[in-house]
Amino acid sequence: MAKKQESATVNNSEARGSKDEHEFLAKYDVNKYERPSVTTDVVIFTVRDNDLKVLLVQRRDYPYKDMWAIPGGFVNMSESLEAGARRELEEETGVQDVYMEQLYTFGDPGRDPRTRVITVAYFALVEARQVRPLRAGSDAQDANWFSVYDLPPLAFDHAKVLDYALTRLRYKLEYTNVAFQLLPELFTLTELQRIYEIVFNRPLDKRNFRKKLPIRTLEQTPDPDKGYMIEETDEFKMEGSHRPARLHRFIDRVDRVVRGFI
Amino acid sequence: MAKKQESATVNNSEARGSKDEHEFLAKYDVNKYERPSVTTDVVIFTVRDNDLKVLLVQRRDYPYKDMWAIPGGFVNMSESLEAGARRELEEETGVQDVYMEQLYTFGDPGRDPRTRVITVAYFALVEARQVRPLRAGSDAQDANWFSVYDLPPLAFDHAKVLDYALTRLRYKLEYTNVAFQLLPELFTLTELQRIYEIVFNRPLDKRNFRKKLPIRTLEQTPDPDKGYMIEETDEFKMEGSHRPARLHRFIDRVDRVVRGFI
DNA sequence: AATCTTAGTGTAGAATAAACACTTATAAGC
DNA sequence: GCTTATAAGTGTTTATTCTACACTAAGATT
Repeated sequence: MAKKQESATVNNSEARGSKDEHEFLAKYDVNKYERPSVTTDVVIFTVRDNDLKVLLVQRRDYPYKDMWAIPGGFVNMSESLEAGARRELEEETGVQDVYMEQLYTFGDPGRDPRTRVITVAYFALVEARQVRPLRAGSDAQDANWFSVYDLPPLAFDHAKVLDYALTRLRYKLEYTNVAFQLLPELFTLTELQRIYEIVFNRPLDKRNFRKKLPIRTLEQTPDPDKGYMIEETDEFKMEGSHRPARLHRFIDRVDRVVRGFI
Repeated sequence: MAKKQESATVNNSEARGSKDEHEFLAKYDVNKYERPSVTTDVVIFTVRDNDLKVLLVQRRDYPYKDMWAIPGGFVNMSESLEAGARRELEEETGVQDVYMEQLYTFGDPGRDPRTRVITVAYFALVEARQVRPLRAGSDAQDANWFSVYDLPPLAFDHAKVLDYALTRLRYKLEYTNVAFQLLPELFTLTELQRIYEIVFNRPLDKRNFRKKLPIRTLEQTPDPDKGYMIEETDEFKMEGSHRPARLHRFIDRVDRVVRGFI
């Protein structure tokens, strides 16, 4: 199939650029069809204070004035959908290079009373410590983190969007290693387990949890990549009056699919 | 969370309808932002002649005139995205009530040379026998089924869309029972297995395959729903010079998630 | 030295997955 | 009507994975 795609590309550039085509495109009327507005919204998750939080903004204007909403905005004509979503994300949190993926596109007529609005929703995972203090944006009078388990009433169909995002997040955590997006570079295994417990909202067995993690230990003769995803470091977290916990690191900070990771 | 959503709905209707809001909406300028075009495309799969096929249309006009493309069209302002996709699907195939789900939204600038086009892609599964003979639509000079393993060069970024759809289809088959969408009401277990083999493009073990299927047999005392998904019928397919195969039926033709179905 | 707290570790039994070959029922050919 | 050809149908053994479960270790505080 990869081969087919290549040949398609070659063929495309042959087909385009002909005289006929130029004439056709010159005549093409971009206003032939009435167009909906397109926005990107970003469901931004973080884990903080032993809780799964989502970033919401309080609307300054109608419709749904004063209500809380998922941050988002109109797509610029020249930027990709993902770039638009990243722009929103950075405006709100100040962080760059975070994990983001497209979630779903919501486009029912009537979901915005002003006009037909189609919203391409994304979800993002940010590490709590990287986020700068929140400030209100141009269209928001306030911005704040809310526990996903204790949400205010939301504007538009955003309760549905958030529900969808939470389902997807759990799903992703189950079979990929995106959890590391929610942790600093060095972390203890207990901290990693807490991420899973908070997101899934249920306790996990410590021994079973650790057994599933593909950890490269320090002594171990480094088996020619036996699928390790986490490596021990020689550092420890000395904190609290108890045995120190060894710090670990994700080997490559690239999200990878791992079947039945947890 | 469900509870929160309800309260959100109640609160919304309170917040809306105020005098302030009506004034605001009256002033709202729907042309404030330049808007992209939005289309829905539908990747329509079927299994026929021992092969996984996808429906493509040959473009009548520029851009990409004469090339093959995934069927689709502009979204009407008053219809939902899914309704638009279903309309396209029905125009092409004549079938209704088929399985369809949103796939992904493609919106890179430049993917259509005419203007910014954002495409919400869907994928659909149709039973081969229900599809009427294909006919070209208004913007297509031809329509045809192609093996996904032997595709022509495709217009726009449709090779990418199709690739994405195929990945999703395989994924769905693995952990849901959507396969029945590709079969008639009554089917043999070998036919069901063939669907999986064709989509995954690899042979499966007959005995292991059958063991995983939650089948309610005829004699069996009907265990108060032990998760049966398929039931035996007392009919057989008498065809070919060999032992007849028992016909089966999906118990409820509703798509359901079944972890590790195959 | 005793106490408190979290870190860290193994095993046995159950469930699931994978590999593998022969018998059965019909139609066709003789 | 006997033989042959073809796909249908069916169990067991082994390896792997999942689950439940409890004690020792290391440091801080008193």
